[in-house]
Amino acid sequence: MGAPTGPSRRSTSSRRHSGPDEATIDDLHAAVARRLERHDHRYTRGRRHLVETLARVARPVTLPQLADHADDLPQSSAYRNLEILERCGVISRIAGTADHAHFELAEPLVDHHHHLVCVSCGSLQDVHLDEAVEALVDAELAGAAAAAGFTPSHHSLDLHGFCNDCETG
Amino acid sequence: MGAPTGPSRRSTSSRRHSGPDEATIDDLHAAVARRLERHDHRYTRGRRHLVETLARVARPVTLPQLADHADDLPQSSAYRNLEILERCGVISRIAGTADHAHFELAEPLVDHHHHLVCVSCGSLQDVHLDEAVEALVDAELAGAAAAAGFTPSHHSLDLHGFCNDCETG
DNA sequence: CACCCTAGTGAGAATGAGTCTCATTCGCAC
DNA sequence: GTGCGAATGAGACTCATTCTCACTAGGGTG
Repeated sequence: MGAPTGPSRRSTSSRRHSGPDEATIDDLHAAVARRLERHDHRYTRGRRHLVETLARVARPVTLPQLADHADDLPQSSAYRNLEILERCGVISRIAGTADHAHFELAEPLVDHHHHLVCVSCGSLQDVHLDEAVEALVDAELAGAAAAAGFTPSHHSLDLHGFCNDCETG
Repeated sequence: MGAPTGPSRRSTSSRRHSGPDEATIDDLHAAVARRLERHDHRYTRGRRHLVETLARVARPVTLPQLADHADDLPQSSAYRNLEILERCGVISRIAGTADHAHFELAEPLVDHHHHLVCVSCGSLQDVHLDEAVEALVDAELAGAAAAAGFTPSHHSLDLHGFCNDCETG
């Protein structure tokens, strides 16, 4: 729980927010392919396209935003593939107050992180917290969950407020 | 940020999850009326009905669930009033992966808390964390937000997993 | 009390994000 | 090359939520 050790954590670990370089992209594709295989799914061109675009933008995006960054992205295929990729643990869907859901690469493929959620425009950006704080939160939540008969899998922590654009605009 | 001091925190502070007694219900209505007045809205019968039902169930509920607990709740009015109550800071809307949004009384009117989110059935229940942990999280988030040019207002922390029903069922 | 005048109501229509259908195409195995 | 299940994509469809609009309620004002 929290920050599980994933297959993609090893190479060029210092770069986080800028788009991935070619070596890490290959690693990513390999990791995704493995996950799809495990679920008896093929890693087709369309799915590669989705994963590559998500890796490139490196922030949670909606489907329309995704379509802006990727040419020729048929809606029904995109939604279907996002769902399959989600079930295989490759991406995660973030449902907020915004009318569209946001999608990003799932946690074992990228570092454990949380989100700054703009209550004005609905945009999301990533934040990374200190590991000690994460551990403390996990421990605290685990205790509370046990008391409620709840079996935890992972936590999510959002900070709501105004992004730079909405604050100054 | 976190657990702001609200007008309803004073009386019978030891009861949290069981439905409110008559004294606290009166306090609640008074606090809600004040908030609505401040926004030039009336505290009508339908709105009282909503607030009272939300206080009674004392957990986040969807609109259909709300309708089960409250007779004669016209859909369009319910949605409209929930939106107005949300804008006045009386209730908060929790948009998750479930197909319906969940609604509950907003934070200054109830204690600061977080949610256990069942990834199987989409149900929600409340959890309360240690204040020291909350403070630490807030401090950590505030630092990260400042670095990103983000103006924070409040945080939300969800624990995802399986509720008692879905784990055993 | 009679009259306004605005906020609120609720039934039904409209919206639109997301899902489903189905005929076609792809890609791996043999 | 052939077979066959998985994948594709255009379009129909679903349904939670929002919008419209004619109507009602309720609180000032004279």
